[in-house]
Amino acid sequence: MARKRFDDSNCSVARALNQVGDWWSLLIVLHAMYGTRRFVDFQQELGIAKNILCDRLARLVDNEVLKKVEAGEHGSRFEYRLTEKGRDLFPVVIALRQWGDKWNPAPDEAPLDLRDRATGQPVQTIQVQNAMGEPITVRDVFVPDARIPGSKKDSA
Amino acid sequence: MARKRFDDSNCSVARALNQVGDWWSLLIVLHAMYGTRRFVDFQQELGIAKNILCDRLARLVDNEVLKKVEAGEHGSRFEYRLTEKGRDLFPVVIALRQWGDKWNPAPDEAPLDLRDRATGQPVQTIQVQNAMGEPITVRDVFVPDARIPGSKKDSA
DNA sequence: TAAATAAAGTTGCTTTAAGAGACCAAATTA
DNA sequence: TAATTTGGTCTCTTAAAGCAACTTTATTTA
Repeated sequence: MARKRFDDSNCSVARALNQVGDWWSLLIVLHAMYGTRRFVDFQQELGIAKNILCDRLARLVDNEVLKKVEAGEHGSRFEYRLTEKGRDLFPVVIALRQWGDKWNPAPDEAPLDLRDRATGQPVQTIQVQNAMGEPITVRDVFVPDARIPGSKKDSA
Repeated sequence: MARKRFDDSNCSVARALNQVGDWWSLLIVLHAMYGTRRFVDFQQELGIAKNILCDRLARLVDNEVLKKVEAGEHGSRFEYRLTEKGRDLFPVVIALRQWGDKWNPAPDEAPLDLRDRATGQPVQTIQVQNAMGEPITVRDVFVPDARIPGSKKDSA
């Protein structure tokens, strides 16, 4: 039925999920990061229905994750390009990718080897760090004034 | 229709989204990180229908993101607790939260102030780093052998 | 110049999942 | 023993996903 929306939620995670938290949106952003820009390419790479792709692209453009620009080659053509807001999803995508690689590795295939252009070295494992740059887990954090929406506790 | 599933995808992002990429799963994990453990609490905090919550909890348990443990108080009681795999979603949640705070700030409310227990200081902004610990963006990365599933290019 | 092709949608129909709310069973407490 | 609490299940309605066919505009190709 109708997926609930969280536009007005006071939780920024819920608001973020409202924009890119459905099945396709993040995959579209991912492929845009790979360099995909055209409607037909998204469609073929993702195997997504055209009407759904239309809808998702339009919503991503509405939310300023993508921008639609004319690219006058061949038939009527457009390109969908990441905005700064869209590129800023890079840590989210990388965190998801690393989680997937760690906990659900492909049985046959090695994880994607992402490297930094400047050093030629693999990208580091993404982690949450404290002010001193030390990695921390969910057990290390707390909310000062216990102002957690709908809950009373502070960590797991 | 049926939301497509990606169990067998050779893309680890797709596989990750298959486990936590629907509207509710990540929010459930988020609240579990806040300390929520019981069915009724999830239900009230999230405002989710009970049958959907049942389904999502069962799936998260199947995928070993949560574990269901008996906690014999009151009526028949269980607790849903994060596994290590579930706690490992911390960077994903934090990355999403920070993206939401940056690009869709709540008009009235300050972003959630997450702090590190050890230092009392706020948690750092999460970022992708190269081997030297320098922050990098999506434009700085490439895939050595151009082995990108379904695509030909390497970055946006 | 006409026909064929391609890109980007749109429309209609079918299937599936989400949501609301009623109902239910086991253990607890009063 | 009766009322509650917890954690579900069942049914029904509605909305969204998927498929396939059709449209439109522009661009090649014949």
